[in-house]
Amino acid sequence: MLKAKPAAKRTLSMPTIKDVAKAAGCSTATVSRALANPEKVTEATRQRVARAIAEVGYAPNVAARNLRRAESRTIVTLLPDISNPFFSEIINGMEEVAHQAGYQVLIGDCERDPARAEAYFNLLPTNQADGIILLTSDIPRALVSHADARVDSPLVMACESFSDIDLPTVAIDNYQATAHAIDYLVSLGHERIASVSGPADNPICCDRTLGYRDTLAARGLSGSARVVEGDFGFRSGYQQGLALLEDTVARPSAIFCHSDEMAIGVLKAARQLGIGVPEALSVVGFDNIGFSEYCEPELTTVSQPRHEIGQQAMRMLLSILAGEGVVRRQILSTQLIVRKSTGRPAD
Amino acid sequence: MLKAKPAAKRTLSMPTIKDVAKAAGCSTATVSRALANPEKVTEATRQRVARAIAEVGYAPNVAARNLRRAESRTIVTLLPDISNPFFSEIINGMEEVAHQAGYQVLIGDCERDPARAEAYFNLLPTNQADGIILLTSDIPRALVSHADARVDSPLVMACESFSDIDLPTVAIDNYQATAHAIDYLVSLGHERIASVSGPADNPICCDRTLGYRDTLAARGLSGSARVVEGDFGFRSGYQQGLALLEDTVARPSAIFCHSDEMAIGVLKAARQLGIGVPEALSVVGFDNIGFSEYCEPELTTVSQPRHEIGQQAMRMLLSILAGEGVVRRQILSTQLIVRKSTGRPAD
DNA sequence: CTGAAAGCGCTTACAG
DNA sequence: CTGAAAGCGCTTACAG
Repeated sequence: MLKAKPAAKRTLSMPTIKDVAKAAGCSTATVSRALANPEKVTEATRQRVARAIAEVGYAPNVAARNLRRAESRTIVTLLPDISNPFFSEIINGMEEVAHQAGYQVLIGDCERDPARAEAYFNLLPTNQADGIILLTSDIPRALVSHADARVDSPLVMACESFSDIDLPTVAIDNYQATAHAIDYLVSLGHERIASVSGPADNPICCDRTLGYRDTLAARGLSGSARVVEGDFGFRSGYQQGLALLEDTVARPSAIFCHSDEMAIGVLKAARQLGIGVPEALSVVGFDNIGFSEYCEPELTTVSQPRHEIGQQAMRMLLSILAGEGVVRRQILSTQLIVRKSTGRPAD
Repeated sequence: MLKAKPAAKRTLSMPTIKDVAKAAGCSTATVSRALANPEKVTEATRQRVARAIAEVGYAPNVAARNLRRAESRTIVTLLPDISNPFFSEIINGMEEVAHQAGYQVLIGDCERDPARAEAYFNLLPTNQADGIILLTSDIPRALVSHADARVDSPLVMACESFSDIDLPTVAIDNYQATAHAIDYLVSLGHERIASVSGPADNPICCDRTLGYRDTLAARGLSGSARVVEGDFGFRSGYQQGLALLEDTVARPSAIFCHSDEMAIGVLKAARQLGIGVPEALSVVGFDNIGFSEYCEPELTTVSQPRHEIGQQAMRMLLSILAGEGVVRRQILSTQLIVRKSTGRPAD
């Protein structure tokens, strides 16, 4: 019976572990060990194998290795929208750690489509991915429910969280970060501070809104609290900004936004209405994206340690995969970056 | 001899094709065929297999399939910098086409590091990737030289190109697009038009600079041509903008930039120097990224059909992989989007 | 149309 | 320390 050969590939067939074994005068088992567990092999053998590998130009076939080891060395990160520059630095941090450990990261853009999220989750049971880092909570809960019960679920959340599912998480303290920003505005003299939040059902937005309300309350400013809802994008910030600023009877003197993009949208709305920033309106963003330094005026914003968030989330996931114990909750610190979009209110 | 079992995985062991075969009362070969070549199997068998699959909850093990078929169903796209929002829409286009054809796309952020690019290219011979789409030419040429000789190299360029290596390409006509933008500025009455280019050794920048120079020459404005070099980022646009605008003896009345980010940097420089846009300075960007509508003033820019570029590049690559003939060069059209950053020069 | 069997390229428990 | 051999889960040429 003839060998069932796969369709001819365009790559000339690569040398396999057999070729190396032949060239080194040993078995494939020894080659494999020399590669994976060098300490189990004599120095002399190791060197012969190394020479043979160089000689034949061998590179392991990863599909075969993965099949045998039942792992993929691939981590998927799920995010809501790849075009949001907020995520790129996080991804860089993740890739840095992953590559160093011999893992790849596959970026899964969910685009609020449950089917997409599900497709990416399906990579797990089919051994196409070893773990998932969630940068969004906007996925069907069925995908993650019960995951918290299994200590070794290869799932980590970064930035976001679920209200009722306790996954290992790397994040910032959204409540405190917001409280700090609002305190800053109050200390400047603002008494009418509105907020443009992200989706109201998003847990991090809930935390921020709570921090906002509590801080106003603590300062005796509850009565002026006003929260409108956006979707983190430019346009929604612009639209909600217009709505807020066209209200001439109770126009806010400061607006706190859950994203820089929305803050920049608010800036545009203010410009359009002839409201000067920061003289007549203070605006605070969230995330410190690159553009926040280049808009007019430069944006005061809450900066998250994005690179570090990515690194830590990946480290946490790799620890879980290695079966190591793990601190299930890491809170990294934020920083309020004061630029030109905030100032004392006009009298 | 005992079976050499891979380390216990955290996923309960998934049903395999054997389980389906048993449940359907047929051989694994038949199950495989029912999945891959349903027409080779009777309707009745197909239905029994379908039922069995549902019953046992089977999903094919992709690593095994890939090993056997000697393919990965993974396409890598190499880009210079994932944080540049210009690429996200292109990636969306690529993913759309890829997913539909059962392929994944792996995003390879090269960050100007030759080792990174090489690592991603190494996925090809090791069957971890079936093809590569290059969104950057900033990689070691050794990786792609000779690729043009092999008609079936699984390599496609998008947006960029190499001066001396003729790879299948999807791009825009950078020369024409630039000529059109410069013509527009000239028609407005500008006679001193400077340009902030991307890296001077980048072929697309060369094309744009040529389009810029030729157009000025055709309008008898050669003498005022002035090109400074940036790196596509905000900061370089800001710095070169300052340099250009601080030259009080020959200050340009218009600046054409090879990216929106640089144009936004120029806007900031102008603001800082108290130069009004568009009254005293017109600015044109390139790419039409999301921010370009939200900066002050809104940016006139050259829009590329990014989604379509991504789609076409992926289609081209998949055609090559399928061994189909392919149009090796596709030029998509651009559009000059006139917003608020351009106007007639002051007298 | 269907099945038995080989084989993709690795890894590893066992025996020596 | 090293080798022979089984096996990961598929696919496919061959025979019937």
